[in-house]
Amino acid sequence: MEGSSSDGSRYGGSGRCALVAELVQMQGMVRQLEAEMGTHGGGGGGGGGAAPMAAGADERCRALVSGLLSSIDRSISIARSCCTEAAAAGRLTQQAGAAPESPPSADGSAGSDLGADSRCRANAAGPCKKRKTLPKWSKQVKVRSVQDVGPLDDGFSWRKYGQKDILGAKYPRAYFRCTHRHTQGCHASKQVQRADGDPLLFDVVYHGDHTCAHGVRSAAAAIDGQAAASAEQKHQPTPPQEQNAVSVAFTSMAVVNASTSSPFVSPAMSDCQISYELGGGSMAGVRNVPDVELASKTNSSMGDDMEFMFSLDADFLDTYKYSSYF
DNA sequence: CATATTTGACCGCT
DNA sequence: AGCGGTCAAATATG
Repeated sequence: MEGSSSDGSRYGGSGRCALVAELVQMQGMVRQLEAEMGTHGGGGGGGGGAAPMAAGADERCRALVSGLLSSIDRSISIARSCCTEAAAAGRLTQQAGAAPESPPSADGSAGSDLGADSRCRANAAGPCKKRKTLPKWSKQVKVRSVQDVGPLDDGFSWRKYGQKDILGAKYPRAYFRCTHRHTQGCHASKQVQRADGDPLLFDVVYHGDHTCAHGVRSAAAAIDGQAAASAEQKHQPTPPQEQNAVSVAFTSMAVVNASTSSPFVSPAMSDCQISYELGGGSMAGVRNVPDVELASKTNSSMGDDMEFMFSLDADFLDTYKYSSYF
């Protein structure tokens, strides 16, 4: 209760306006990209020095860019409208971000971090007794996969270190930390829990950021990491092939509240097409599958800052990096 | 044998 | 006291 009110104030107008600014900037960049690619008019002009791209890849790029543009458009209008109703945003966060019938996970995990942070500050005079897990930020992501093989790999390798039955939740919550925690001191962790209402829907809450090199790079290796939240799939291992064939659609709804994010990296999915959308709307055609809904929620000490980082480089068809912080 | 997962116990907080 | 999060021994897997 108290937690939510403090969250609300943190997401005040300024953060949201920053969001609009960021989105506008993003829009400009994508338009620039579009121009570079000569998206319009039979493409003569544009691609000047651009490296020659396979025809198919070029097509996909154009589709992706136009999808991005329309999504950004919608995101901007949503963010703008939210500027005017800052007060209600906090509550909207809960509704839009969390599964309709899974309040416990949303509140519980995110709230505990806030609590830890504030507690430690309150005790600034003395040493903080809380365990040294102080993430910079966290995200809540909903992952939906039509295949009942568990949530999609997010490109990182995770090691499960615990599982808990959560009060009021049908399914247990699984705790993961980065495999490279000890070798590289990467303190990223995540919690995965099936939504009460829909067993195919997972609540994934990320804590901390990856400082390990493996996370993004070794995408192939990350396929192993898909043990994530496979608490119940232990006995039915997923063949990597299936992963490769999977395409995902990202639908980020959190924009309604503040912003959205998720370090989803589609590893080794050279053929897949990822579409994402801010503000929860429709989605572009995806090849195979699943339907991934991302809802990000925050609570961090960086509440006001948020950045979107799109990595669209030469081989972005192979690896989409989509991450943001706030 | 090395690495990952499971699971009961423990810890800190409310 | 109860809860969520983490630890670590036992176990499973390759």
